[in-house]
Amino acid sequence: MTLNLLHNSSDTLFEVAVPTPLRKTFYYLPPVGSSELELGAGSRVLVPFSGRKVVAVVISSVALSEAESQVDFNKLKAVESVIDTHPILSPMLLKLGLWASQYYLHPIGEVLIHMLPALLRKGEAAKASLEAVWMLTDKGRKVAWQQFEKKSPRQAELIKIFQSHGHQHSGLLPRDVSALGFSSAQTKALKDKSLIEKVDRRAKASWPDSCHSGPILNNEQQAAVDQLQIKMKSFGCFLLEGVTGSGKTEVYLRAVQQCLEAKKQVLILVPEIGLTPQTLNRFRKRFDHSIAVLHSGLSDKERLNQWLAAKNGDTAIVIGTRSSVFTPLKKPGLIVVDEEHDLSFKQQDGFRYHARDLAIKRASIENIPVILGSATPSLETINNADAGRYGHLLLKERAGNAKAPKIEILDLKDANLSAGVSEALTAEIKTQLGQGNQVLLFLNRRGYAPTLMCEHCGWVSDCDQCDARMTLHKNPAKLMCHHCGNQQPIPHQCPQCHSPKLQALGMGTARTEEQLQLMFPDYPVIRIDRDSTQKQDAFEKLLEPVRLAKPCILVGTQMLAKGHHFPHVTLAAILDADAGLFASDFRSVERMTQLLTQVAGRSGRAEKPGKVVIQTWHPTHPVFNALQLEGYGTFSRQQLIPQRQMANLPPFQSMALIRCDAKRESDAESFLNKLLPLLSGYLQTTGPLPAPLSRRAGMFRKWIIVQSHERKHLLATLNHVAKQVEQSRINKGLSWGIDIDPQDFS
DNA sequence: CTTTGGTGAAGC
DNA sequence: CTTCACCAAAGA
Repeated sequence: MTLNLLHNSSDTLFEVAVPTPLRKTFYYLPPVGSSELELGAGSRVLVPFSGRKVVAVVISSVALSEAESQVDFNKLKAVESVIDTHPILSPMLLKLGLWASQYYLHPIGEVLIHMLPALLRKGEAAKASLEAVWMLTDKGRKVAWQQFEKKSPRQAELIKIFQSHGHQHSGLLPRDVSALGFSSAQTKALKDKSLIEKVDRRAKASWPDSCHSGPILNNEQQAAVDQLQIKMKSFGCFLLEGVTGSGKTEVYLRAVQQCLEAKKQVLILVPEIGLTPQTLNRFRKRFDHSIAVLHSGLSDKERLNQWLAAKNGDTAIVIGTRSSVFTPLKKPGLIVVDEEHDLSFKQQDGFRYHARDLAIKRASIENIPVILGSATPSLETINNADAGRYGHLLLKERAGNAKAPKIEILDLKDANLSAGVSEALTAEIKTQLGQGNQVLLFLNRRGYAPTLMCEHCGWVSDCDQCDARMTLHKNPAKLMCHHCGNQQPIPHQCPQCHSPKLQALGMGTARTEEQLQLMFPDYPVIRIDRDSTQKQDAFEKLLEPVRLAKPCILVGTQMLAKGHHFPHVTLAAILDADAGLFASDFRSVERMTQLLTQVAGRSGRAEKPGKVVIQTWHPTHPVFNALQLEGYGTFSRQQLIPQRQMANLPPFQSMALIRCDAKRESDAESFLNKLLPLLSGYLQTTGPLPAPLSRRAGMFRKWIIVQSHERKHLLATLNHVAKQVEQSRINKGLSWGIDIDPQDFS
């Protein structure tokens, strides 16, 4: 027995996950002076580690004798202090974390710390802090703001905002009030008049017994709800496959309602840009329950409060993006993954988990149902549903009287383009606008033009950090690389031959907007992309005329294709459908079909019939024909899935990438080559290959594709590889990682 | 004889 | 990844 143990009479050790890239756990003695303390799994502790103190999570307690083979007792240190007296991660979430760590081959400590909100990672106490909001009092709700207009116009203004803004639900944070340009004195004046009061937002937890009733369901919706109803008490995975406009949300709402009536919480996962005020309002209107919305705009403190509220069961509904899958729930009852095919559910760096798959795993651990909803499900999910592994709820009809839009393929050859729009399409736009309708044009390329070129010598605006062109932007006027963020002023003459004849090559959304405005001066042209919607609320402001049903032209990137309903759009056009057609990614056809279907779904929602025009240089490509005749569901089942099977690709094989980035191309290559011998056996390997964008932000990017019929072989081998790399240290000076079930090959 | 920087090993 | 120990080269 060693010195350490003489000082510490306990016969228990704690197995602890420390946030470090090492793929192992560490053992610690109980904190000094509290040897008998029962330290629960899932609690945070502060431990000395590699010369500093870090926040770590207890995984289990083990008898000293059991750990004998694992640790050198001379090196054992004691837990510095205990942060949580009650586990911060429930046994279920801990189980999920352990599973994810093994499945995604990501270090356990980093996985567990990733599951916590930022403040808890830093060791902050798991206590909700007071979060005061200003709310109207009864008096304030009834008072007429006009009566203050003369004497104190600013106060009148503020009252007006309160009255139009929050109803009874959300108050205004002091931060919001000052952001709107009001002083604290003005706020105080209203308070002194007892028109507003400070309320602790946390105190608003509400669980009414009933929900507001919804519309009458059509037969398909009713059938879906009925099918779910009998399965709500235990684990089950359901695919809700419903064409755009078929009323998926209403089915979610019914399932949510059922869950809430059983006094259980609901977790709803949405894509990054899918969390629209529209969707949110539907939930708020239907349920008076407290809803936590976890979006990127929250401060660390707000996020922690929401997290704790969900954990304490004070929040009935949690809506959030990818990372919300880890939100603790006191009484979980249902998980919904909306737009389950969306790429944003897969984390693209570090801990590369897929939130949809973790949601399914979590549901099975918690023994609750999970609903995956989409108009265009991923092939993986379709395959699982068709194989009977998931329940399948199908909505084939559009709700109301809306009819499926007619799809027209337009050959770009000899089409006489202006603003990237063919003559035929221009005529169609004119007709629709003339009839008072709205038009949506989809172009998946933001900026003004994708390239700047010298007419004289052929110089093009290459990015010096990436294997890509720099995009021309006009507002602000810059050359920007969309891959690494590199920015440069626009040259007035060619940097190579000094000719002043520089030409913008190709069309981006900004240029299309500019030229369309010239072609249709009488109608507003509204551009929706990452650049035009950067500011808070910009999106809703831009869309205001669209909601008012005025004839207008919408130009935008995929932001337009997702989540938003445009009931007055009668024509949706894809200006350049070819971009995704011949990409190297084996999922590119699936992706493009999904995108085209989603864009098409924006058109013809209400009573007006919709029309879809697809401009392409390859009108004979089978994708288009299939879309016209069959639609996404049939096309993917009859063509895409069989193709995957024949080509031995996911979902028929498990796939992983071993990635490596390095300053020198040869370093990345030789690192990966060293791994190849470890990958023999049941696996099939391809590479090392350069990634499609082989140089990005100054780094050369290479990978090996690894495939196997048996997932367990893939995981076992890659686990071995990871261990070897860790021990051998051949990874020094370069960054590498394993991506299980890779989604995006770029 | 100290300072600095680079390298390698370990982390409980 | 972070820290630490160690050693060699550079500086005073």
